[in-house]
Amino acid sequence: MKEIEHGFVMTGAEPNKNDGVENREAATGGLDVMLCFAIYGAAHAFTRAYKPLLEPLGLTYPQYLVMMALWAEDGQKVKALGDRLGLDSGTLSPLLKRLEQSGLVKRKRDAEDERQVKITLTPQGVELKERSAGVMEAIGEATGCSLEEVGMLRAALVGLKDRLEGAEER
Amino acid sequence: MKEIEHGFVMTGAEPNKNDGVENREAATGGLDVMLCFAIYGAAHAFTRAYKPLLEPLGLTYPQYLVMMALWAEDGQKVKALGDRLGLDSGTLSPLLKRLEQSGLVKRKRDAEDERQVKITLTPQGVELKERSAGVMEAIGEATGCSLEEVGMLRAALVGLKDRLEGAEER
DNA sequence: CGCAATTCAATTGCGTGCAATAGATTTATG
DNA sequence: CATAAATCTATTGCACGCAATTGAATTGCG
Repeated sequence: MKEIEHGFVMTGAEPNKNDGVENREAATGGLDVMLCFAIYGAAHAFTRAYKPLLEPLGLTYPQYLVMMALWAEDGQKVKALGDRLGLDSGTLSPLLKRLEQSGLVKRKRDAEDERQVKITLTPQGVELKERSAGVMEAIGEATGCSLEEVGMLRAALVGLKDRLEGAEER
Repeated sequence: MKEIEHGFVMTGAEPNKNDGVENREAATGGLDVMLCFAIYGAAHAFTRAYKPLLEPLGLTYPQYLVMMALWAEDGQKVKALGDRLGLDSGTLSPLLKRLEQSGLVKRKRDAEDERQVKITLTPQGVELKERSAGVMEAIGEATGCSLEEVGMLRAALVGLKDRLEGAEER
């Protein structure tokens, strides 16, 4: 138990602790690593926090995101859902199949364009919206963030995501 | 295409757009949903950004995190790695097996406590640290964040994660 | 019109994440 | 000391997440 305090970048070490590394690149690199690890951890923490709330509804967290997209706009195509959620058909196809087996949505080939599949909420799918009302509230409480904090954090993360995705294409 | 502008919380809709909902809970709920979705998206964006950088090294992103933990402190037990990375044995056991098959680490039962398994870097595992030097730098560039931004974001996310995890246990 | 290129959903394969369980070992308790 | 409780790793099963491929349908181009 002697080497617990070693300044490992992924723990809560302070940004300015750069043991023996003096060039700027390595220092910033350490910070960015900490950032990506913080996001990694926060994302998992969110999923874990949602899990017990969604379990009574019979939904996983990604399924909940899909249902929210459909509650906002019913009858979307798989492609549109994928664009909005950042998921491809390899993820959505089996997920939607499970939602269909749960009786929450219906999948139907579009008559006008047979390539597309339209996802429609069943009455049970619509009804689930009310039953899920408490979920957002509970999560909001668990975050313990002010509205300003949430807004700023969200904006920063969206900007970060856009820059990361923009960098790929160059 | 008439209902594209519907205020769906997961898109870039402004926080103050609360169509017909006047109670505070629902408004904060919407914001928190946007926050968790922003984190979800940013986390995936990070993973995607790392992927092409780590591919030449033969590592996935979680494997890279494990290797970083070992570069910081070699010879850690599986439990210690799990605590640090927030992963359990169900994730780490197969991951470490793959790292061993790649020749980067060795797994050995601890002689003093046969329940524990000690993970040690092979010479190739040690050598990979140098070859991965450019990864952090490239990611740092892709984020396009100032050091202050990164530090603040990271602190906010760590705090958020702690609060979410603390809320579970109550 | 006819054929190539594109678009879209589904499938396959692999690697996480995590709950639940199993198996072995160590520690605690009577 | 013996037995129960706790600890630790591995395994199983399920659900993503994504690259790559397939197959069907549509669009574009000559």
